[in-house]
Amino acid sequence: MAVSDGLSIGALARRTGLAVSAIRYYEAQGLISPWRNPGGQRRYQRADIRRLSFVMIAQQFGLTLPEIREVLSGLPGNRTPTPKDWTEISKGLRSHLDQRIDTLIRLRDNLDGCIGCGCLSLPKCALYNPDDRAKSHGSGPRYLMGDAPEG
Amino acid sequence: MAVSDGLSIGALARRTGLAVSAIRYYEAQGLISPWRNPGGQRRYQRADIRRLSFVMIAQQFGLTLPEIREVLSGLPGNRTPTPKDWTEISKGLRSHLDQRIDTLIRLRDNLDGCIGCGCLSLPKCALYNPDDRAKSHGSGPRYLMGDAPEG
DNA sequence: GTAATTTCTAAACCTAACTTTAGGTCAAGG
DNA sequence: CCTTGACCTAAAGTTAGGTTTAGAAATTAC
Repeated sequence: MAVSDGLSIGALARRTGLAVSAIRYYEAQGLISPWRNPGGQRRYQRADIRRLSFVMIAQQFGLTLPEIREVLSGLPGNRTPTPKDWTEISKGLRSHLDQRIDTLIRLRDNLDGCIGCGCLSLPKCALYNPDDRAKSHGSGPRYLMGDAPEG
Repeated sequence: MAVSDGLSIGALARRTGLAVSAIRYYEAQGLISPWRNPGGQRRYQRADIRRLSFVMIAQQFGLTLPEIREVLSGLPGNRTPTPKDWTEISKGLRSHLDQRIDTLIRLRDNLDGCIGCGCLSLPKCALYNPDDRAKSHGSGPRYLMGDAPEG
């Protein structure tokens, strides 16, 4: 298979470290769009290695796949990020990350104030601030309501 | 229903803000153990309000339900944490939290070094350090391997 | 030319942490 | 007594991010 024919899914998997099944899954999620060879097999551009690398890095920053898709689709022509695009994108990631760190630090400060307090009274306790979830992206609704406790 | 008869599951739900179904689920996970009234309905102690409050707070710190069960079962007589127990437990939570914060800060430092770099070359890029996951508790294996890229 | 890999699709399965549903029982109010 | 609301169990459904499986077709290797 000549270089100009593009990469097979297995080759792309080896290059990125992703499982073949994951790459197919990302396609289903609209993160990557290969073409097909005459036999119906997926073929990828070399730039797709970088595209998937970007996906993996963004995941580490806590972005969900739909969020990543949105970032990628914001690029002109929906292209894989160039080094220049990356500079812009990474500024966005930075503020995303800053927020997560701030949340955790506030939680830690509250914990420090609470060590030894022992109240554990939800509406009074600073530790239970449901708007301030440290849990990045848990699944399923956890809804809540207020009522007077007395622990 | 007299106070000494204990709380019904609905009353406990109102007190904690949890859904009734969530409380039953926690019981299935071994986090709480009500007794039954003659009619077979669950009845809870008042201390269980605090027990569930503890569960909710620990969740915010990123502990899984099995981890929380372990912390609670480490208490003498598997009792609901007293204020004194809480002091000990919260020291453990603090180091848990410190680790998460450190991870995110390291990720941020790497990002700062990378803004404008644009390499996105996985084995070379400090941003892609799979051992250093910011994602708290994602599901499913994401295994990886190294191979020379050229993005 | 044939055997061994890869790849294909579709659908089912996985974890965590719950919720929803279905069909039935219990408890409280009038 | 009768109705309404709270409660019961067991099983299935939900979300995210994938993996696994099955059976068939394409490619590659010898």
